[in-house]
Amino acid sequence: MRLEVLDASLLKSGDVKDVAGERVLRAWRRAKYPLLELGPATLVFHLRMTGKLVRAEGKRPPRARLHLDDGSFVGFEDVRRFAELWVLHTDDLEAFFAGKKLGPEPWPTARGGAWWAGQLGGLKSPVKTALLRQDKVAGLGNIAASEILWRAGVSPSIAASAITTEQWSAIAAATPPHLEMALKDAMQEDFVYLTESKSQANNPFRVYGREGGGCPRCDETIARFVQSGRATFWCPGCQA
DNA sequence: TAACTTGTTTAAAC
DNA sequence: TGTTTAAACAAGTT
Repeated sequence: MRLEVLDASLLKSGDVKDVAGERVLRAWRRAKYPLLELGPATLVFHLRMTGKLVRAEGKRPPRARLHLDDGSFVGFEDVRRFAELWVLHTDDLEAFFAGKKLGPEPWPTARGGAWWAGQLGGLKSPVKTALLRQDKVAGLGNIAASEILWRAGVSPSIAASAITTEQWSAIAAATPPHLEMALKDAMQEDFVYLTESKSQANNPFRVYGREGGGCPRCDETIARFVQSGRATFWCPGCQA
C-alpha cells in the first residue's frame, strides 16, 4: 500500500515513506485509536469528531488516502479536521501509549460490576463525568456516557463513589450493547456523524440529542444539562 | 453571529 | 497534595 497525505496538518509525526510498499499485518484498536500495522511501522489514527475511513469517495476531498495494490483506495474523511494521524515505528508504540496514560478497556473483554466499581468507585465526581476518565476506563466518549447510563437506569448526577453494587452491575451490563450498537451503526456505508446533520431521523441513540423527546422506555421527556462543560442527556423518569 | 460539537492537555480551583 | 473542574484548542455547521 501507499499512504497519500493531502492535508499536511493531519500528520502529527512520522514519514509516509515508512509505510510505502508495506503490507497490512494487523488492524486493531486501543481506546479511541484505530491502528494499522504496516511492516515495521504502524499508522495510528484518532478520529476525534468527524474522522472516518471510507471506501467510497464522498463529497469532500479526503485528508488522506490509503492506496491499495489493486488500485483502489480507502479515503480518510474528516469534515471538521480535528482528527490526527501518526506514522510510528511499531517499536515506539508502547512509549506512545504510555504517554497517553490510558486505563484498561471495558470491551470486548467481559467486565463485571466489581471491576467497574474498582476502576471508578473511588471518584467523587458525578458518574457521568467519571465515565469519561480515559485513565480509569479507556474508550468511552461523551455520547457513550449518556447512553450507557440510560441503558443502566442510573442517574448521571450521582457521585461515582455513591454508586451501588447493583448499579455498577447495571452499568457493566449496559456497556457492551451500547458499544456494539454504535460500532454496527458506524460501519454502515451511509454513516453520518450526528452533528453533521440536524435531522433527528438518523439519530441512532436512545437519549443523546433527543432533548424534549419521549424516553423510549418510560415516555418521560428527555432532559439535557451540562456537566463539566459537556452535554448530558438523560431521562428523569427511569434513571434513578 | 455566536454557540455548539469532540477528546485531550493544561491551568486553575477546590 | 491530590482531586476535580474549567478553559483552551482544533474547524466547521447551524
